[in-house]
Amino acid sequence: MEPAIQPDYLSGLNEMQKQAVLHTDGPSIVVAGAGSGKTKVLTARIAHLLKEKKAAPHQILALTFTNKAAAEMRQRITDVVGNGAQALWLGTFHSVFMKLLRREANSLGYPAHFSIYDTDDSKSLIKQITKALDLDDKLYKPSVILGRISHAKNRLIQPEVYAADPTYQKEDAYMRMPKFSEIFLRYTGHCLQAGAMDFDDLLVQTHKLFHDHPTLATKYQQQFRYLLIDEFQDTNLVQYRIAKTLAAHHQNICVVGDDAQSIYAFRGADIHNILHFSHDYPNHKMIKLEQNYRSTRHIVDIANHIISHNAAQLKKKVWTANPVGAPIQVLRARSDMEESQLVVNQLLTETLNNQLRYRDFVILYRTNNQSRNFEEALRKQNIPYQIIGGLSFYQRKEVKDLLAYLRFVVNQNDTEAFRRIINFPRRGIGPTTIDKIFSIAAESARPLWTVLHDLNDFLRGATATAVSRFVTLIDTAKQTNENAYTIAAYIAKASGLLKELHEDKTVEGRTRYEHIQELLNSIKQFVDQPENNDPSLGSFLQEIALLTSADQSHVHEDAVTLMTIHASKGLEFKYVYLVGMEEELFPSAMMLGSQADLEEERRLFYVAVTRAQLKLTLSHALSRYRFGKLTHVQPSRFLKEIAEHTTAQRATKPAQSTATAQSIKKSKLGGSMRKIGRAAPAQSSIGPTALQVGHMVHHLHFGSGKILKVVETAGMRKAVILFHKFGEKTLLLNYAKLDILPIIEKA
DNA sequence: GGGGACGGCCTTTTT
DNA sequence: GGCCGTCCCC
Repeated sequence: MEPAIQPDYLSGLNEMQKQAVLHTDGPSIVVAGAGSGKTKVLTARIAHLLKEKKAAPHQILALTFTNKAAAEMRQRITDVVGNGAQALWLGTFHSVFMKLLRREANSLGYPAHFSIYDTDDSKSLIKQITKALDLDDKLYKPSVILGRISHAKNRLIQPEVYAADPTYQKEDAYMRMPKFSEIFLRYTGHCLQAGAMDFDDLLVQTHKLFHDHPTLATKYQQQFRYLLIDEFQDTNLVQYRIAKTLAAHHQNICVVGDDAQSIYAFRGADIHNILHFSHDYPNHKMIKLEQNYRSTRHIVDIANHIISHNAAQLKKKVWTANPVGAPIQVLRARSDMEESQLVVNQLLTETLNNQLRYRDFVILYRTNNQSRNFEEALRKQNIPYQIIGGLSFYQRKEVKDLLAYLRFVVNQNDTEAFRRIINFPRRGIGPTTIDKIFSIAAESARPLWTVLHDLNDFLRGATATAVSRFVTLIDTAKQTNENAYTIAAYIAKASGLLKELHEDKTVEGRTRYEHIQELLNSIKQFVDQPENNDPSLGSFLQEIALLTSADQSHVHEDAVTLMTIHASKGLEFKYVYLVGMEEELFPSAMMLGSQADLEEERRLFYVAVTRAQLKLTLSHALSRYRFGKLTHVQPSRFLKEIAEHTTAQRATKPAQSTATAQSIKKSKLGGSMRKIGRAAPAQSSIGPTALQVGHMVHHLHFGSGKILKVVETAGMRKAVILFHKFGEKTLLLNYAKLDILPIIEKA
């Protein structure tokens, strides 16, 4: 064709980005600073592989950490290459390997439609085990046990190996959990028997599959010609090993990550994987993406300063050609309640003055429970908002109840599903009976379902009838062989679940009833999808097992977003409010113990700050309700770290404070580079009278422009400004945040 | 076996 | 301040 013309997906890439896209063969590592166009590079790379016919879609494996990131990538690739993108192996680690395991489950002794245990199921199972072992659950807390199991699994330590290792035994004795390895063994055995995998199993079993069945490993090694891994700094050992195995044949593995944004050590992510990679692939090419396209210079600078406090980091210098932008602002409130009001009031003012949409704003916090005050404040002002995180639709009790029925219809070995539904809605089967059923199954080594069919051997009277009805209900559903929707609708009705909720006339009851209807609708939608060639119940359950609340469709077109910092990774917003900047909250009290933990918190701070495109506002309160008690709290050490830096850079001038009626203190931080213009009052960047016709100015949202006219009406000064990118706008000088640019305009 | 009252406990972040 | 588990009585 015409070699001189670049394909579309390459235009608009800088030199380094282009290199990352075009270096397709052999191992490579892309160190991508925040906002450096990482997703753009990944999608361009895949588009390039497809366009150049280096691989068919099903020969490319691309792994991300969230469904959202995967969906966005798939969409962008589709935009370039069309429907071919559908056949890509692209998704989260968990979902991709679930799909693979489903195909190969039989080799591992699992049914193809294995159940997936979520955290609640796992904890409930652990509780059963500690009870059976007659252990005190004050000492053996299910959540702690699960955490340890998960940690061991992610480091590929088998329970048998764990049990035989004196080092681990000592550790457990020290933690006053000498029986931990016994629990671990039983837990794993139980999952296998129940035909269930927990989240970690989706990775661990994949690893085991390739390890135990070299022919299968070879099959996939040959299939996947190109491997891409996003957010590589967040991979744990199992994930790395799987990736390494899959890349063994073709060696075309490209990992993209940023050590400064590693925030998942608590769930086993190992920043050393970056080092392992360099070691395992000595001939790799390293490409650094250091230009930030997302944020103002103030924001990029402050981010760099934050990370410079960490000892452990890869050298890289993130910079930007963007304008300086607004200073970083700090709001101080007397109480947590006041903090939320301050933030929401300022947010509202900013939407109005800068002609912004609500969706341009995000409120970020360290812990989910902080959302509460902000929700109230937003509701009071009638501002639409959406909360990401917290409880997802599929985690609601009533939804999980119906899903448990469906799980049990698919897999009668799923004991956790069974426990959940055997007496809900109440049908007169109490703990005594349930214990009896389980102990008979254990003694006679028969599957649960067989025992339940022989119930007349050990049950009499009303209880026997009740259990028998339950068995018939499941059998009927099982034998219909219908699609997911038909079975679900039958179960919802025949189990009495719908009736139970329908009779509850409280507001909550109505909502729960609606949720069940909503679930049924979504199953119907799933079944009716034209491209769906497996509308079975098992297929539906696996489809939804890995969805999180972040994957829900947005209710509002235009709403303020609230979420944890963790959930915000990979996203960007024009205005970011980072709230609760207090000691023991952020950094979290749990993370003050070690240098490594504290550095992870600081990286979290870095992630939060780098979400902002135009303006970053931090806030903290002096008192906060904790455990229902009012407590005094100290400003976060992170605030001090950046404050010191800014004063050092900004000569002698102390942080300026303006007491207002609400006793707000706003101090300006940031401003590391020589500022264009000069230090300005907190509210608007520059006094309105200083502006004159002919001045070049910079506006946060509209960019640079020239003042054409200054008019005064009703005591308000307005300016007509011709912006380079947005054309003519009339702005109120009292509010508009304008910086005067030097006359010789240069960005 | 079911339902209501009380007390302890908590709080990190998530696929 | 709220959830969950336990205890106690019907």
